[in-house]
Amino acid sequence: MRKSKTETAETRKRIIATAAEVFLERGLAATGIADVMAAAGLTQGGFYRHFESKEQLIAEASAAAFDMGFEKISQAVAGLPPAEAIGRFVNMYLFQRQCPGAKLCPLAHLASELPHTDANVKAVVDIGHRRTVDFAAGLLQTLQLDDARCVAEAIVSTMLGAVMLARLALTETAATEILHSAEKTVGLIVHAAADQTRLQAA
Amino acid sequence: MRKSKTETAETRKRIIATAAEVFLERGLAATGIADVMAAAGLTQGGFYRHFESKEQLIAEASAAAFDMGFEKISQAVAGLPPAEAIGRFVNMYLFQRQCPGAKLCPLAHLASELPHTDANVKAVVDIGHRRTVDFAAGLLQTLQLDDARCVAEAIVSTMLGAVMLARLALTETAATEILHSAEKTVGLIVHAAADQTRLQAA
DNA sequence: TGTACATCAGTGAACGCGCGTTCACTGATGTAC
DNA sequence: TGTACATCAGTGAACGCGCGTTCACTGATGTAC
Repeated sequence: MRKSKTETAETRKRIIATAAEVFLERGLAATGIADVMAAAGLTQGGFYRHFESKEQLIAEASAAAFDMGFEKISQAVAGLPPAEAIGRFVNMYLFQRQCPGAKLCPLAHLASELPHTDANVKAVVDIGHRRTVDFAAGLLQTLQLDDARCVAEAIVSTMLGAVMLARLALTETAATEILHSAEKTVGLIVHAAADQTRLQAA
Repeated sequence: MRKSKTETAETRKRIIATAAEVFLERGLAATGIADVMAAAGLTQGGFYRHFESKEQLIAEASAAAFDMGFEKISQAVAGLPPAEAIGRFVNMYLFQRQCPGAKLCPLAHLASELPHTDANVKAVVDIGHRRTVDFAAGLLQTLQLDDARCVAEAIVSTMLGAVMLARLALTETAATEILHSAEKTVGLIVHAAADQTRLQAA
């Protein structure tokens, strides 16, 4: 049953994409190799033709999840004026659960499991986090903001915390309230930071 | 080797306190019953004299961790004027890693493992989260803030996200930067919200 | 208060299950001649 | 281009380990009389 090179490459990609979904949905420890392979329409035995270990798959799946998230956000934000772009970005990130298709950010779904993974996974996640902060900081800088990086970091923290708390909320109402509070407050932060910049310029 | 009732009660408390530490440190899935019992100076066999299951211990340990955290914060904040109290609260929460003794908040350490626990654990965590938001909202209300609850929710999200991201940061420098950005921005939020309240009153 | 018996906290070993990983095997693909 | 052989993707079963849970046992505590 040997497959052609292109088929093999496609299978590998499919496993990674499937893993990204399943890991974000059910968590790292709770998801077995067999689960991922079954979800990809394969049996567990074939896994080690493509990956050396579960940890390696986690690293690659995380990287892929970040990539897909950034692509979605970039597309949604493309062409928008900076102020609106920030709003759209924040809104998308916060309400990623309700978006059709997949989760946007591995950090928001796996954060407290990641300290127990190996160095490769941590490196991938660190890069993803930096990219997210950079993205936000880039948008803020076009608004002529001082402290763009500091504000961007705080906004990412807020969004991450809110998404995690919303996921834990017992009712949909409570979840939505948390997300709306975060969205509103991020708006407040951006305006306040802009005011402060203007103040210091004067 | 039967123990007296008081000894038994003390042992139970000791297991819970130990579990709170170990679970927050190493995570839920990665910590075994045997680990907790050994850390408490016991063998695993005795565990089921005190608890029905690992999940029950997780629930009780989480509740205990919240209680200890609130006690610490309450003590640290007692007698302070509200503005300073908020600052102290935020600072303590953000820099809980560096504090002597224990972690403050189960949410910040276990968040992404909690969706996979049973209903009891989720209920405990939900109560802990509410208490945290209530605490912040209470302080903000003494500042005469409109929207105290909304702002409080966002502040808690920000702190939670920042603590989790700091834990994942690869260097101590990066971790500290994330925490400082969060602290600074929470200050900004409080001031901005206060300004807005004044504005609307005028 | 003293005695006899039931209770039960804690021990150490074992059970059973799940999961990461390995392995023998199959048969289609790739390659060397 | 055709043929013979090596390669290797995927299968299904098995291995081995760790962990939650159970259990027989011990001996000190609690209790009934």
